[in-house]
Amino acid sequence: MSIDTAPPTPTPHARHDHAHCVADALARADALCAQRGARLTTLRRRVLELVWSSHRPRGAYAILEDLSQQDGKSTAPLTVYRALEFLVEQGLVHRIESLNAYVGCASPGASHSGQFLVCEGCGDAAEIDDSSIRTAIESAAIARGFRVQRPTVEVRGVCKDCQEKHP
Amino acid sequence: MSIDTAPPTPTPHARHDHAHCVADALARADALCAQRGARLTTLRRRVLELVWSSHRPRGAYAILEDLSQQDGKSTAPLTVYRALEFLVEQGLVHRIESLNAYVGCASPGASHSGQFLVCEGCGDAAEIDDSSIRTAIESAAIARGFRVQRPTVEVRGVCKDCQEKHP
DNA sequence: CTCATGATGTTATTTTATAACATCTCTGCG
DNA sequence: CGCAGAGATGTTATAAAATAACATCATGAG
Repeated sequence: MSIDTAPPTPTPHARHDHAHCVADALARADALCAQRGARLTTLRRRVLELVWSSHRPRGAYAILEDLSQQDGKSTAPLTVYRALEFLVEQGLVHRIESLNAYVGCASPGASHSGQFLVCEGCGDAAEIDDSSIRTAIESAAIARGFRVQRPTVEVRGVCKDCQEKHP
Repeated sequence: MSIDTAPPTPTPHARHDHAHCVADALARADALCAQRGARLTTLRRRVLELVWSSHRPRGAYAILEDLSQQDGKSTAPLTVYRALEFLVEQGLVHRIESLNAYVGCASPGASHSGQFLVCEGCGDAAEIDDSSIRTAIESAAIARGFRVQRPTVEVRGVCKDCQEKHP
């Protein structure tokens, strides 16, 4: 499966008001950062918006291209990586390890157990926060004397919509 | 956390006969491949052995260096990547997504749900096959109409031995 | 206003992975 | 055996992802 490098159109099968979705995410980010005294600068906010351009995880270099295109001049990779680092630290964005790509966090400020259903069809990464999974991982770890710091769950498969499209 | 690029010494805290561990893995690989008619060539077998040099996931380029050093001449990355691809396909090796590294499979031929406890201390990746985790993921997916193809679970934390060392 | 801290810019480099094509080497079959 | 063809490996080049080191800029506390 390849990472989305296509223009940042919202997910085809997304039957939702994506503009609202993004606006919401940005508003929550503003609120959270204000509350924490974290600096959601113009650049960081722009990168966050670009990450949210769809529900498909986007690679750092795809975001870089968007940024460069918007500005009409080329930007350095570090610029993007630093912004992403900040956003991940603040829990506003998740990194999908198996894709080397980034996706907006569905509920920043909340749990962050980092569970994703990644569709091979449309590329969407649906974030879930399933307590049974969290508990099962914790229990399995405890049974082995392992102290959990950061659980990562990335499930590849096919989402409902894509199954219906290719029956 | 950094990937192991150090010489392939067995894990410090591993209180087991690692030579036996490796010999076992190779023997099982031989048997499995013979049974399947898959060609475990000299190169592939050497790469498998190098992956098994410790229980720490090793990067492709680390393996490449070992290989080059053994032969006294430099080898191309593709050589290693192709061998790894084969080994992963055969389920003899797992790729740890969050580390871009590879580790020997504890029980080839069996389940392969791909669950790992990765220690930040020693770098070891312990493979587990916990049915509660598997079930919980499957249930969560079904509840969302998502068809699971390949679940990936990589839990960062601190293993028992490392906790005892740094109390 | 000033200064210290944190953010961004710039250039270069490292690390990880793949593409395209040539050559070799087994393995089955005549 | 010896040959054909598939699969494995070699070779060269390049793409993709990430970081290092250092300079400059901006912002907010005092």
